Amino acid sequence: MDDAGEDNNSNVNHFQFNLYSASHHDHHRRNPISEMDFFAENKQIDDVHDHRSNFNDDDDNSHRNINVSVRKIDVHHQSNFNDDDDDDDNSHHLHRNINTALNLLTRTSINDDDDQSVPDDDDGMPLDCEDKQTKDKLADIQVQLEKMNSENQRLKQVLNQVTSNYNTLQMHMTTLMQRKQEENPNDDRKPTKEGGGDTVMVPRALTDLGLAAPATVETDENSRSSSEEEISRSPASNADGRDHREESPEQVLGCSNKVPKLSDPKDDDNINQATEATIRKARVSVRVRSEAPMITDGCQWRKYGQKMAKGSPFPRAYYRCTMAAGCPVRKQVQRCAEDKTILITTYEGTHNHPLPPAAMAISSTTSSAARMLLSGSMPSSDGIINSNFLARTLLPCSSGMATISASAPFPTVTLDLTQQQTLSGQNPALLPQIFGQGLYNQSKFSGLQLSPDTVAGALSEIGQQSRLHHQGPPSRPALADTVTALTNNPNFTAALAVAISSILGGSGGNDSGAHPNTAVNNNGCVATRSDKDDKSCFRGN
DNA sequence: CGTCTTTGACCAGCGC
DNA sequence: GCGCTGGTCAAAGACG
Repeated sequence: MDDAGEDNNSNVNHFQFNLYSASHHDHHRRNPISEMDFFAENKQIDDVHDHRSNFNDDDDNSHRNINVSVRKIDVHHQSNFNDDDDDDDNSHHLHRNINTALNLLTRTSINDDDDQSVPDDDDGMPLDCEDKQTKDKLADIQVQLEKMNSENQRLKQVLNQVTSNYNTLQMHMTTLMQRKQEENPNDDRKPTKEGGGDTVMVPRALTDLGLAAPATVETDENSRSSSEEEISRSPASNADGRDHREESPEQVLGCSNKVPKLSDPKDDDNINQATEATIRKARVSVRVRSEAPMITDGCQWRKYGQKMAKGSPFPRAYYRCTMAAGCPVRKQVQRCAEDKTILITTYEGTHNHPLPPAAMAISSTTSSAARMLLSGSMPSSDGIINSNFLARTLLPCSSGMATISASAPFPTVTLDLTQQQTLSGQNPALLPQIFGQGLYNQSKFSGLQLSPDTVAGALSEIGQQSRLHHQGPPSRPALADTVTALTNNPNFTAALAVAISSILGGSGGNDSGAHPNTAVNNNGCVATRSDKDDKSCFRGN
């Protein structure tokens, strides 16, 4: 609750934080359906829960709803006190809130049952007098309830206003950056080799390839089969036994580390290849605080290399997805040079095989980040654009941020989860839970299920932003159409649903069909022989 | 024996 | 052309 005091200006944040903190406990993920358990994590609600149990052991929905409503009142009641009282002692307020909630609950439950609500006359007070007092209390509570409801509406309006202002400012900022870029088109911007330097067209073309998982799989499958044909067609060896380097698998896969050159910009095939290459080379980097050698993402990885990266005392490890033959997904794992407790994992490519739920959580998030990047958030200026909106969309309750960089050879989205982990105090190795909770919290906080409409709303905002970003010709297909197509695609929403359900179901990262040689360490890391990694992978210099 | 990690070597791109 | 760097390969060894 210490963090709640960081923003004393927003009572709304108290509500958000309660939901936020309540969701970061493992034993609640084990019972995803029980909303009561979810709320019970909150200290205030523990008392309510226990109190309720005394009246009725039934866990029926009616009582649950009662408790939920009481909780909401409780929260806003707190806000009300904060408004009226200069004293900033939140714990004191909370205590008062607990009492109020209990009274409400008790009264509600008892009234629902029978007339036994009137306590026995143990202290010798006249029954009429007691009745009168009870009625007075009830009236007071009702008045307070009305006040709280009005306060609730007011806070909602404030929240909407703040959100609207934020979005307006952000769009304004992007517009200004766009203008600045147009005024200095040669400033810090090398034209890319895809032709003309209009990198916007590449992500535009990307969106035309389809954003849903099956389409992506198909794309990768095609590329994989073609690449395998290329590899099989190549001679087995040459003089030095490394003939495949004549046409390296990376090049065949379109996974060359560098943006492919186009000898003839008019060549559609080359353009398509470049587009596909850009798709695959779009990277999502995740920063997580973890002592583990590798974060748990539900996939199986095989280490194929390790290098000392320039400027870092820690080696960079290269992993390849081994869940399916020919899966083009690779990742790099490296510790942050500035803070060795931060583990930087960079994903590249799209899986060409079904993913376990735990892996789906990350994959859907990272791929969404990459697609958002490539489909419209490509910065118009070189350097890094801070896209808090992206972070808010992907990880709504994350206090971290997403950065988008196009200065690197490949566009990269960086999701910084270190701050979120600090807030949640969660096991940092369990990245799927972090991702899932982001989605989970969004659905809770918004009071909506994570429906396609919800996603569409969020992504449409991205679409508006990206249009402001690029302000392309009118003939350019609107990104909103793409967003609509995306959100209408059942596969996309299904992926999100799977990601959420995997988290709520507590599947964790160990259900990925462990390979016989796969070791699962205490952190749930699915890295093969991760115990060895502990000694060797990050031994530094 | 199969699978994986380790690690030195190779290759390509880039800057000077 | 040379050196640097990032990325990858593959032989050798380790492990169960």
